[in-house]
Amino acid sequence: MNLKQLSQKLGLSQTTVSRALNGYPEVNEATRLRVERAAAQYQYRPSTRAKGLATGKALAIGHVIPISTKHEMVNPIFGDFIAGAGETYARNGYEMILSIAADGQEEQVYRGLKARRAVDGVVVHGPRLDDSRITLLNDIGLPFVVHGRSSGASSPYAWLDVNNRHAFQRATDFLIDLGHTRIGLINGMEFMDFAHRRRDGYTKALLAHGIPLDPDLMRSSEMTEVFGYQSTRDMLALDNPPTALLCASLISALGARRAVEEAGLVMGRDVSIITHDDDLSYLKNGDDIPIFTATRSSVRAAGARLAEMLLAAIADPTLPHQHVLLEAELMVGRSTGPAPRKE
Amino acid sequence: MNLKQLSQKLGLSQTTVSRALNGYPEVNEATRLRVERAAAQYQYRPSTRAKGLATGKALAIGHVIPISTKHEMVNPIFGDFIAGAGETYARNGYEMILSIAADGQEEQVYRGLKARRAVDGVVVHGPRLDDSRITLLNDIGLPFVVHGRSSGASSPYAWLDVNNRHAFQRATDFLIDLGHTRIGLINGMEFMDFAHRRRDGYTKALLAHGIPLDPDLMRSSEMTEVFGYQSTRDMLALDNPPTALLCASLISALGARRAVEEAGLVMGRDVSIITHDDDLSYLKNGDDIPIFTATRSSVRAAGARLAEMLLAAIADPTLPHQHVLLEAELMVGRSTGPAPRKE
DNA sequence: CGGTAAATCCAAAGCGCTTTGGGGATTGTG
DNA sequence: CACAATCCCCAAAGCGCTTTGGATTTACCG
Repeated sequence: MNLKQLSQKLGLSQTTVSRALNGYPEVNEATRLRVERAAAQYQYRPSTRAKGLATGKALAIGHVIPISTKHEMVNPIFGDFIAGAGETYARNGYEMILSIAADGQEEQVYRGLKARRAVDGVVVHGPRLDDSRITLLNDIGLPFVVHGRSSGASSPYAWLDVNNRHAFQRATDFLIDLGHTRIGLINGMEFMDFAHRRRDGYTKALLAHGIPLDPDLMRSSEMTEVFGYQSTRDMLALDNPPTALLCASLISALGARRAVEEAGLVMGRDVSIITHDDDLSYLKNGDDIPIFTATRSSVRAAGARLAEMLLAAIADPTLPHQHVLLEAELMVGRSTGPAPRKE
Repeated sequence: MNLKQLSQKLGLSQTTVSRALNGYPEVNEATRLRVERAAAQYQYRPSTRAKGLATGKALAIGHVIPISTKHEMVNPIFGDFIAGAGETYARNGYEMILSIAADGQEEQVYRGLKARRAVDGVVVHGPRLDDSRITLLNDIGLPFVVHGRSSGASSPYAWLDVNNRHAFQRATDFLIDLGHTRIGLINGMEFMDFAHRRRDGYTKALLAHGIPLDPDLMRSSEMTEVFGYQSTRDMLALDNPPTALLCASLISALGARRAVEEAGLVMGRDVSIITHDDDLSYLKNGDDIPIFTATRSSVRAAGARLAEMLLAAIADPTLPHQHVLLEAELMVGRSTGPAPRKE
């Protein structure tokens, strides 16, 4: 069923039917009702393609998901983020289109989306320090919002980010207050902006309390369970091992716990662990009492909010760039406790 | 840059340029080269929307991801699956469009995609027993392939599935051979086809060895870490606790391990664990030696393969339905060992 | 050299929608 | 009752592409 057929069935012109369906005022209320009823009855929905062609808009938003070629890793927060954003798109009549891009071919992917006029805007995932995509997108004139920030980026942009620096500073303070001075950091890759900021917060807290940094206690890589395990195992084997660990993700924290227990130690007594928690649907940090003490911020909520920002920016391009900084919640769980006394 | 502008720049008609770019024979080879060079130079890419309108195809594939309203859970395998499929689409000039659908509104979403003519076909995720979507899609005439199978479905369909029954039967046999007779099953929700089949395999193996089923040892829910933990804790508290566990996912296996260790037991000695492993990029089952003994099957590879099946079916609708059954690999890790002697 | 076939290219229609620029019918006003 | 202002509705153009049905040129042959 297309517009023409529907209008013939109703004995109206395509113009009138189109207007009725799109809420224009120059159509009789009775007629509109009649049209809407018929549209529902025949399950008529305007073709997105045709509508897009006619209006000059794509009625679609692009998400380009980066895949590191090294580990072929897909960011595990992706599903939940999409779930949040998707709802917003659907409610506003937008489609969500996904492209995957291995390292290095991201520019091509964005240019392709623009040239094919496939999307009205994109969400930039996983921003790095001084991320070149920001300049690129500004150059080619494709509206975008960034999930996170990019320290050092020269051109302006809209973003939504968790206050990673503050979260990790606070988490570190929390451990220091418990008496810990040997605190390890199991971070994400530090060319990623969020990881960089987290390290900043960690560093700042330590230095503020006169605790020297120890390179042996700072590791960074992709946030897998195995990486959390290996890092922890290695650190625990040091002459002067850490009594507390800061993890960048629940997944690496699980690995850390494995190493702690394998070493015959007890989490929360011998080794305290704090992790960041993206509140993923399939990986909840315990039920009522959190397993891990954690800095929590819902990635799904971020997705929904960011989608709204992007749609608003597309609807009115004159709007100034929005900046949203979310504070992570510090949830105290059972993985932290006072530093063990030295004997 | 659009076709018209490009053709004017070249002093050719739109027809000729279009044909040159699409590889039709009625254009001089020299002209084609000239056109292609110009297209590259000006970064011309045909508008997907316009092309779709003209050809009557959407040039897009839909993925509808189900979200259980109960736990708002997004399937964690989703990211990796998409990564596999996305590559295939990109290579063939298709866009991938995503819709999310809460329980119960899935039919609306599929009908919407069809009515808007937004996609040429869809991938059905997470099929349930006698899944109504299969009939629906056959009815409305939207090409599709299923990731998994649907026992009891009346209409025919194309699918790609892991041999879940055989995998779990083999895993159970493996445990029985090690001397275990009290074997727990921590399954996914059993209205999901894969979970149903896994239970089947488990049951069949036990009965074949004359081991009676014990409802206390069979649990099923969404495969979270917390569920794995609670199930294991509860089972270990039984008068006659299990000495081995079968988990439906690596994530619930992590929870199971937590409960085992919390009970002061050692995995692989006191309690053996076998899990299914989807080989997710962010949740590898250890490095060289697997942490868990596992039945492994890459979900990413499944995504790539399934995408190819769908594109083939769309290109030639007369093709018979393809059925692909993948065998999971049994990887022996450190989580299994002989059943402890009774004292 | 006339005629035919093959090789190249083009003008225009059409995909399904929105939107511009009217135009007839109805209503209100003096 | 005449006229203007509203209300409703419509025909047709246009979005960027593909494709049909020629038209023109070139090549070849007897």
